[in-house]
Amino acid sequence: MHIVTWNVNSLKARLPRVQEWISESHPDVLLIQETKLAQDKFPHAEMTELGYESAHFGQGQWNGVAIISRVGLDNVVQNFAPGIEPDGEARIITATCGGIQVSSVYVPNGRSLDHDHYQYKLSWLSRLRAHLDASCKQTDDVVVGGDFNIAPEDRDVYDMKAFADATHVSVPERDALANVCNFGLTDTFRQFNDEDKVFSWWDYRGGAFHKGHGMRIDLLLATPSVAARAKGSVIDRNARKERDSGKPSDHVPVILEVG
DNA sequence: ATGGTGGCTGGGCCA
Repeated sequence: MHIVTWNVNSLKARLPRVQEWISESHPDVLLIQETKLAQDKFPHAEMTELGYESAHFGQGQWNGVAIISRVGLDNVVQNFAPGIEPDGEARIITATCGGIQVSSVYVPNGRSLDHDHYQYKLSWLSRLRAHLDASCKQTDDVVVGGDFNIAPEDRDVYDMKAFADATHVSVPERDALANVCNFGLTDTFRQFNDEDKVFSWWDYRGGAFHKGHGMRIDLLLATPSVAARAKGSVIDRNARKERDSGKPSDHVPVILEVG
């Protein structure tokens, strides 16, 4: 089973490329972030045509997360689990697909260390941990995938000097991510890949992709039972290249194969 | 190089 996370940066603008990628790669479960679609604007019919069920948590033209699956899609929960302070934005959706509880998450960017949005980011990650505590056990089959807007280690950014006093690498947010992982989740990409400077996002500006100026901020975290079944994890950097089917997202799909 | 590009829009804001 292939579980994939992909921040598509507007499913409206990206639909032809997403359809093409699905047709070529046939993921079993695709966790989508930044649909930028209102709740009722998700292209369910187009996903059905490709052989997928779909669930969307949308919010006007910003944020928006979705799950599409060809191995079942049940127990859909929008926002954090009941009992957790609900988020005001559409940034997390959870479902059961192929026996695994999967969440598609779009962690707030943070903007800058002194911005209110940074405190929102830390609070959001604290509630993500509470969501896990409330909705599953460490011994369950669970995958949390998405755009975390955090590079877990220094080797996950192109140049630490470029990130002095910046978000995505700061100690408090890395600690907040570690607190989520302390539920019992591991960064599955690192089970299989030890090399430095492998990225899942590159800025649109300044030719960042061609300069290799990126970050690895899109993660697939899994509980031990899923991690034990994992066969590999790859990042499809080809999806960042120009194609006839439209402009690329600034993020690329991250893929986890589970046996 | 305090710029640059892309997506929301319909003038800037956000990433």
